[in-house]
Amino acid sequence: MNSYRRIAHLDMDAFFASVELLSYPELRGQPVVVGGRRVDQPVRQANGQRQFARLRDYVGRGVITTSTYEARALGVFSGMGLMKAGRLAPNAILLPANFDAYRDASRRFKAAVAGIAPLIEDRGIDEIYIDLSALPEESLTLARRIKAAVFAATGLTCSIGITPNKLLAKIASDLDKPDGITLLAMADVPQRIWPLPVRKINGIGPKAGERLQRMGIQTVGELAATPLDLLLRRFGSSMGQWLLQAAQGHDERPLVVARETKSVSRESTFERDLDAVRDRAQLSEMFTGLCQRLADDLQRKGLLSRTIGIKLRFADFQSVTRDVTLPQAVADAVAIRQAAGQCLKRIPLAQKIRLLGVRASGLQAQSTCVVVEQAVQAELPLF
DNA sequence: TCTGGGGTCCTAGGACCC
DNA sequence: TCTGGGGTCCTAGGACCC
Repeated sequence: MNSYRRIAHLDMDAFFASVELLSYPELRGQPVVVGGRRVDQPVRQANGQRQFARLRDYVGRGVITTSTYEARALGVFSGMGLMKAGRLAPNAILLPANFDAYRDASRRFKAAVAGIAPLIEDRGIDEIYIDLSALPEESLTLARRIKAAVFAATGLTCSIGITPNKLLAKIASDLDKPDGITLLAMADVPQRIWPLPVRKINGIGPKAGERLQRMGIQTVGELAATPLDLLLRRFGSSMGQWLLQAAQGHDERPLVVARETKSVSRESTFERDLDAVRDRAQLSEMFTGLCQRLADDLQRKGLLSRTIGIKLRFADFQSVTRDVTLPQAVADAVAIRQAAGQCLKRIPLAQKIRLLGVRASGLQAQSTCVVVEQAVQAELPLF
């Protein structure tokens, strides 16, 4: 059907860390990680040189958000606890995250790509899919043009994969990182994709990877050669079928060029685990603060929420959620705090608490709702 | 030495209605 | 007293992704 599709996946190289290197060029070539909540900004000394925090000095519960390729070579990767990373790479530079700068660079690279190919699916701050099917140029020419435009707009490099679908494009963009271009056709799947570990498939995470491993399936090729009925038995109808399709490189998902927000949330992990009784005042204050920030987010986005939920993570890392659907959609902090308080009462608090979060879903635009409310108040006909 | 914060999607059971 | 399916909404948990 879609045999003529040409889909690119573009992934910025070590995005947050690379943005930081634009500000601190003297760190180029060194192991640098970005992360942590209360990491000091670099300080300029009397001799004009900047003093940077080192990974070994970090104390707390933060994790690595991004690391440079030099840091990755020392075994420290995204998601790793900073304390653990500090033992592996004590002398690596630690920089605090600077999300405003990342969002700005993100907007600029996406605008640069849109100037060449406007059909874009946003996949977060540092990656996108691009539909190139309608463009006349060859793939290699396009990839070079896009990379040059991204670099001109941001000073940053990226890696691009161009293939017949999103699944393969995502894998391909990772095959020649950083600053790479990988073009793949369906005919290349056995040679280029099948030797890879199954975890390279977007959608096979730690759990599915583990289960496949226990079945003796390590590579994509081994998965592709697995009988369908076996996968159906182990993973169920939907997942089983998808696993086999994915392993064979098949994927007909269209690009999603516009999406509406389904939920908005705020959460916070405490510096130390808090006791529901002894630390009650502190918990209550943080709870109210989260509700206030959530209300601000909703207002800023022009949204109302009908379902308010909370999340707790206990000291043993078990999480529980509770939510409540209200008769009326809300966006103000007091109403959110009240609904969230109702949810909290339904959770037994036997353990110390590590994390507290508040979530709004069942979203609707404020504008339409305001119109309806005004009509109701004025006793006007709605239609 | 434990493991952030913001999301999406899927599953599954129960309530409730037709 | 016993018997349906189908559809939608609500809630809780879990996997996964960036």
